[in-house]
Amino acid sequence: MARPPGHGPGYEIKRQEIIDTAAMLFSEKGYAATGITEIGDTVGLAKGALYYYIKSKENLLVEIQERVLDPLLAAAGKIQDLDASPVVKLRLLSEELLTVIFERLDHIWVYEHDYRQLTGDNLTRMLARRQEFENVVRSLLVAAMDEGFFRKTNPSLTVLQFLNMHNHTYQWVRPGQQWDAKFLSKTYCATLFTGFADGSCDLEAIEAQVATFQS
Amino acid sequence: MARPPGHGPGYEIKRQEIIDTAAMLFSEKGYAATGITEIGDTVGLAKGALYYYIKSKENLLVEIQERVLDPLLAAAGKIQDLDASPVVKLRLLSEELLTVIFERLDHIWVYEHDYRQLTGDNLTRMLARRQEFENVVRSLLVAAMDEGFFRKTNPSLTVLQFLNMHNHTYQWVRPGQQWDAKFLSKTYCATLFTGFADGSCDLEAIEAQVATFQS
DNA sequence: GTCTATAAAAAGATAGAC
DNA sequence: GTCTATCTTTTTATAGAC
Repeated sequence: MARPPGHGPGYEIKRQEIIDTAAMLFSEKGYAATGITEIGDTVGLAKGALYYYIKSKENLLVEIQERVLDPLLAAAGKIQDLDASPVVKLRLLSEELLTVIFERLDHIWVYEHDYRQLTGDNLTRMLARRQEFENVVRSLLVAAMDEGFFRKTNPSLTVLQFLNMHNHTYQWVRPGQQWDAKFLSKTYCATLFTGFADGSCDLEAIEAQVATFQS
Repeated sequence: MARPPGHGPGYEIKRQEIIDTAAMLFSEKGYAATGITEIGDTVGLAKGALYYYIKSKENLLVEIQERVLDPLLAAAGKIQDLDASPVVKLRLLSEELLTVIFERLDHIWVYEHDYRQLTGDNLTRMLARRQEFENVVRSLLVAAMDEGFFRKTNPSLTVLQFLNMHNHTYQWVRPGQQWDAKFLSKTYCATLFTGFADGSCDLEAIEAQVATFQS
């Protein structure tokens, strides 16, 4: 992030453009199958010039992961601090997650497929941040059980069902067609909340409260 | 499958062993990031000997995809022909899908991540077979709506929810620990069927019928 | 800031000795 | 049936001219 001293203001702009390009190519062909030369060609730079902007190929992968995790964890933190019921928070978190998936679909492909190619500290740090996000989901699901919205079931398995449903969306979704993040979130949560519910679940009341936080 | 004439009976056995090894390595490091030399080293053969058994690296990928799709489509065909309600069939198909995921976890990693690296006809054929499986799921979900088990909703989105829930399981499941395919299938279907249901959904009655087909 | 040239290693695949 | 040697291409990354 911090740009090395001695570079002009255009440096960081071009750097971000290179990461954009890398994310696009990695998502299409996979990280390992994409060459540095190909990134250079696409962005219009020879290899030598490219390395003026990037540290290494792996570093590009790190930055792509951060572009996914940064907004996700920021949103999770804000939602946790709201004065709302856990089901409303889950519905808001669901929509944020799907929004990130819609807005950075190519990044998500790389995020889901190539994170295991990170090495050493890069891998460790990234896995810890992923866990952080999962912990937020878990705490909200447990709160929903404690407050009687959901049946008491194994929290781990409930987290995984919630995440399965959302995190596989990147495989087939086409932003701009048919459905948007809000609609998918409403649909997923309707299915999940009813399935998790203890008796019945007033979906309309949840949506009404969600709207007050989004206006 | 058909072994070239002029080879002994050990030929096919070793060939299958090589595919096993490739699936393991591809699942750990990714298809593109795994070298032919590495496969040879792991299986105990030099490159020259390895190519005595395989046609090309891509061909290994094709065979791994087939090892997933063959049992999946065979099971789907059998289940479709059963004399049972669509929800029972869905529950049986769910368990078969999860069974394949449990039994061939390394294959599933490759199946989910690296299928896009297939080229030409290999890619076309494989995508068609995937579609075939999805069509079976869709027809069962539509039948469940028509017969009043589920609310009438967009069939495409219902298929995708069903598949999201199941197909993301490979990311975190550890066979032999905690849960097995049957338990996960019961849990997923309980959530999904209740969420999809038109009014209420007699989960116990479904499980009782499922048991009659599995004894 | 961008280029060409080059290094140094590794890739997939083949030929031919044994 | 397995090996070594080789071919050809490509890889990530650097050096140094402009």
